[in-house]
Amino acid sequence: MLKLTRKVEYALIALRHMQDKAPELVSSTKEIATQYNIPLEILAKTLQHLAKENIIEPINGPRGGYRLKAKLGNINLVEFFERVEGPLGLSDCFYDSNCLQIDYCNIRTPIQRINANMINMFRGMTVQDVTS
Amino acid sequence: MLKLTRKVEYALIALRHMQDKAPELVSSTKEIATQYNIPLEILAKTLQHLAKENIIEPINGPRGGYRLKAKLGNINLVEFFERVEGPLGLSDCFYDSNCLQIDYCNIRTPIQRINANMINMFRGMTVQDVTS
DNA sequence: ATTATATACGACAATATATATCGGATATAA
DNA sequence: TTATATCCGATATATATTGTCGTATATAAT
Repeated sequence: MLKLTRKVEYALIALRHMQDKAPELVSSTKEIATQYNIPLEILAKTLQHLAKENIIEPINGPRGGYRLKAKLGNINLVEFFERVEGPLGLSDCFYDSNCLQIDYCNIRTPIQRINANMINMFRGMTVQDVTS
Repeated sequence: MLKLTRKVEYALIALRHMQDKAPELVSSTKEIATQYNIPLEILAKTLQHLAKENIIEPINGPRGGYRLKAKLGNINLVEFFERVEGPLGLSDCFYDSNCLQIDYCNIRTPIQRINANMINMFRGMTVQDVTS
């Protein structure tokens, strides 16, 4: 409950790794996977995803890899989580009404308040806060 | 990612249901399960768990059920989540070192900061805030 | 005492989600 | 031409969550 996914963690590890280098240098999937002991194929997909989101820029071919494209200080954590994992919410019922309790639920409104608090908290931090 | 479990949600629904009654009245598992469309056996276990945690008091036999035992305003949400679901944390590595990245991880400290923010936020709310 | 109705609880099954792997494609520097 | 990298759909595995079953125990009402 209330956990981040590996995908998000791998993404953050990779972004921090890139941020620690001079901006023009590239980091390959293999390099990052080896250094942090991350399964290569999973990391590969994660980085491809970040590239599609224009957060990193892919460089094809040998000596290729990725380098940062977006300003990490401009991406707050809600935006980041949603771009990596989709809609954010303590319960699915905030963006998907497919819940057996939804018609009778007596805690929907209060949970929504807590949810708003959580969202606000994450919105107050940027990816850069994690990668610095 | 970052979801509450059904167990927690069912527990909160049940607690709010009890709170809406006069304190001496009991609520049976069947009554709550029916009213909120919750699977009976799951709710039964959840309520047994809350009873073991001394949050509600069981009344055996026919016409039995449960009624509130603890003051819901005295239980903050971190305590509640942990009593229902166990240790809380954005990543397992804060209470379990069984992680392949742990020796190389470059985001452990920043994630811990975010985690602390989240914990503080939940600690600032009580169960009563959800059941009122 | 007997019966009906309630909680207690371990073991198990099903489902959903997260995590990881495989196979084969395309791009490009050397 | 070759080696090394990204790209990407399909599939497999593992884990966690959610739900079910069977049986025992407690007790109020008759």
